[in-house]
Amino acid sequence: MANIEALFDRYVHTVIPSKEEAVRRIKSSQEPLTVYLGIDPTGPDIHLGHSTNLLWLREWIAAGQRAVLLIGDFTAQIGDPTGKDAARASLTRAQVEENMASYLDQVHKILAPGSFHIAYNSDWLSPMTFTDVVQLASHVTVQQMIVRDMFQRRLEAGNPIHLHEFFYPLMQGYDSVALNTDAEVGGNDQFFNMMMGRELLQALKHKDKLVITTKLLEDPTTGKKIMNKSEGRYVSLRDSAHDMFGKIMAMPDSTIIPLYTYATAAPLERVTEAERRLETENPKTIKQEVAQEIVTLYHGEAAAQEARSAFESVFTKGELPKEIQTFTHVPGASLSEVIVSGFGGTTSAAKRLIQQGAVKINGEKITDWASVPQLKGGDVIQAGSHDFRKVK
RNA sequence: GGGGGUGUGGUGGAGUGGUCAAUCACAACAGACUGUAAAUCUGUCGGCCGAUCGGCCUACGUAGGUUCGAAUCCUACCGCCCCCA
Repeated sequence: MANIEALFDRYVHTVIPSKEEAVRRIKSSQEPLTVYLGIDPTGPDIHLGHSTNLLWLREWIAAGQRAVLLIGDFTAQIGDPTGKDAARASLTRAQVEENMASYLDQVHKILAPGSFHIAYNSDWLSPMTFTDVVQLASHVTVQQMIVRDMFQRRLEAGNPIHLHEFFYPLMQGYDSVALNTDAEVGGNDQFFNMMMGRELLQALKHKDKLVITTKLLEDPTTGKKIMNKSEGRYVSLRDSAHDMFGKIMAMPDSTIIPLYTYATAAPLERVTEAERRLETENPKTIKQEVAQEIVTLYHGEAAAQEARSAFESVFTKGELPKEIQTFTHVPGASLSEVIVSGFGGTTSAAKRLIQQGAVKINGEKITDWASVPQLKGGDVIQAGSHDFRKVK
């Protein structure tokens, strides 16, 4: 059996009640322990921030324990208030189902299909009656709910807190009860919800579950999350090898080590080594290494290597990318119209780009948006530093 | 039930009758620089049209009204916040 102690070192932030207790329980149990990870299919993407949980789960499974992936198909329709200062819009059933399918595909990139179980919380949350809900709610006080910093913030700012947002932790907590689980894992931002589950499980089944929180991907210099879904800045596990590589390279240098540590499975010695190398070497080299490591995880070694050399040729050496999206050129169209049909966006935006000198045709800068370029198949249009289109 | 507030662009937040497509900050985008970035500097940042200049349309919770003219005044409605009951 794998080293149980090491299980709580790398990706883990906190263990409740304690790491020692968790280790003790695993070792003393005849049966494998069950841990679950809950994810709400609220969007089509799982991002690198979630991958920490999955990587940890992979180790847990390798250590001979049981894992359940809990798909929050019910809770996704309510919306989690965590980290948000405004209530989130609810999703329709159809959206949720679409996202669910996409999630599983992404999870399978890290956890082998069949190595874990899958559960859906609509199985037990849907059939609950109002009576059930009231009874469940009686275990929790309003004071307990509003101590959450995010609720506090809204209270102070005078922003609305909708009553149904209180149900979210309750429902998520009930998942623990329904699964009758030994442990739950989740990002550190889910601490409150997970503790709610711990309390409910204690109250209803007198069971004491472990709460394992994982480290969040944060930029140590700013303290901000590296993956920010609401701002649209994140690396999706479904991104192509090229996109993934490029996005990682575009991250601030200060995020190199967090990414290396929490978003890859590379041996820790390599990470410490990288930390040392950062002091003397060009950080670019190390970031490339991390990017390659991450891309390999999702696309395999060959694709990662390819993405790396493509990146080097385009950005470092300024060459054209090998594969460029094509578009159909309408003869006689002005340059601004060409940009709109090739890259999308509004006419005004296209004109701006052109006037700012961001547009090149076959490497030649053109600043007159009204000019009518004579384009032929294979001509390459560039808008901005890394956006290329080819004439079909 | 009563009273007092408030609602502006992706966000925060100015603006209280014309010079407002709306100060400013953040975010975003482009350019320079670079190591791909970050930081910094410069520019852009509702849409559409016309060669810089300019013109038109849409927009300041919703619907009406007053006015030559309204984000700004009035009325109703809707949402939200606070206080009293």
